[in-house]
Amino acid sequence: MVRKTKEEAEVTRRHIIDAARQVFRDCGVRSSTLEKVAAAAGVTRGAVYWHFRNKTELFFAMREEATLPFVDRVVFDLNAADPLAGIEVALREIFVILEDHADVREIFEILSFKCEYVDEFKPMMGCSDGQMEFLQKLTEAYRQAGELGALRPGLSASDLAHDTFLFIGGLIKHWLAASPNQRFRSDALSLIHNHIMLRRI
Amino acid sequence: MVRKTKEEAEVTRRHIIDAARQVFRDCGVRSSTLEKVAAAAGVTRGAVYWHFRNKTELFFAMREEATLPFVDRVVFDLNAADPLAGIEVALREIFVILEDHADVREIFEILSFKCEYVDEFKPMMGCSDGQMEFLQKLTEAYRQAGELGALRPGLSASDLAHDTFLFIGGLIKHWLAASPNQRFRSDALSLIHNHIMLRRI
DNA sequence: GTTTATACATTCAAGAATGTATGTAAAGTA
DNA sequence: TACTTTACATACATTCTTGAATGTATAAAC
Repeated sequence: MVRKTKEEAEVTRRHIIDAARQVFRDCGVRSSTLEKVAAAAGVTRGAVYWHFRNKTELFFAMREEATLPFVDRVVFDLNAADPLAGIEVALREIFVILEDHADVREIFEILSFKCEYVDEFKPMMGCSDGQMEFLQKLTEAYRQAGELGALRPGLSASDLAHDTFLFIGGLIKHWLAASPNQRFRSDALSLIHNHIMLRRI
Repeated sequence: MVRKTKEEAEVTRRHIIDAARQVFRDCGVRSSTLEKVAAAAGVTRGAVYWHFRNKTELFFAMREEATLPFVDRVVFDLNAADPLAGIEVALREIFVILEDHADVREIFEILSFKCEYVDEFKPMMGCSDGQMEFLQKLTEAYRQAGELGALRPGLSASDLAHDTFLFIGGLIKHWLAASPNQRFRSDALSLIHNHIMLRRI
């Protein structure tokens, strides 16, 4: 066969990852075979085994790409005139990203519904570092809002952040499960708005 | 072999379901083999195939048992003096049940983390009838609370119910993922309390 | 320009896992 | 009591799936 250049090999690698995402979503991670992935990528299993040691390594390579857009785009503007609006914007941004990036959305769908968290995947059941960081930033944002007197009194920043964290987790799950223009999918932004409204003075 | 009576056969059937629950939780549904289930139940695959047509049917038989305790025990007292307290009690009850009934907890764990929602399992991704019913009862309870003037103004009963529904969904997930005496597991009741407090006048 | 490492494709061996078919002994039943 | 059905166990054939081994043509390195 025609041996590829480094650049072409990198393209092949990405094709395999993209194919894996599609196959994982259609078949579930465990039920996906490297044969199916290879076929979807237009290569043979040999190519897959060349780029990845096994399915697990391929899975984690695929997962890598899901977290990237969020760290840049889901940010809390601590200096905003209306800090709660800043939080609302950040929360909305999550779903804008999911709407925009089909690949990220598919990875989230796989992680939520197409993966059995056993053996080497078991540690991923709990909160990821990224999630904990999100919770922490959320807490800080609420603290700031509280200092600016924007919060209705009674609850601590940590309490509010945890409540929002769980709300968002639930919303992401139902948003992913719903088809487009179905209940939770189309109502996400107003649900977020209501959620924040509860916190206003 | 010694042929069993009808009653003994029913016991065998339950053993198989219990074994399936254990194996599903340890291995994931797709990775579980009927051989493992049979071994865990102390029978052969022949017995499993006698009682269930295949793994899917066994899975649904197992799942049947998860919903039962909730319909009886998670109830909203619409006539309570403090209707929000009534809602809080109902929400707490969910986690009391999960704490009490290891089998129910394990089934939830399987449904949340050990199952790939593809093919015949795909329809289960969305909200179950039970969940929709819960959301509906929750809405009704908030409406009642609103009519009694117990709610802080600004949001409709439906808005509040959806917010609570997503919160509870997120909490269940994190509660299940956490080991006992870990963050979300031990804080569940106070998280619920805070959540309800946000709604008070 | 020769050598070597790369980027795959192809082939092979071995082990699951499944569904079915068959065997069997006792429980029901007429 | 003779027959039938039940409740399994056992055996078998078939179908994936995997990992590794091997082949190979070419890009890259020297």
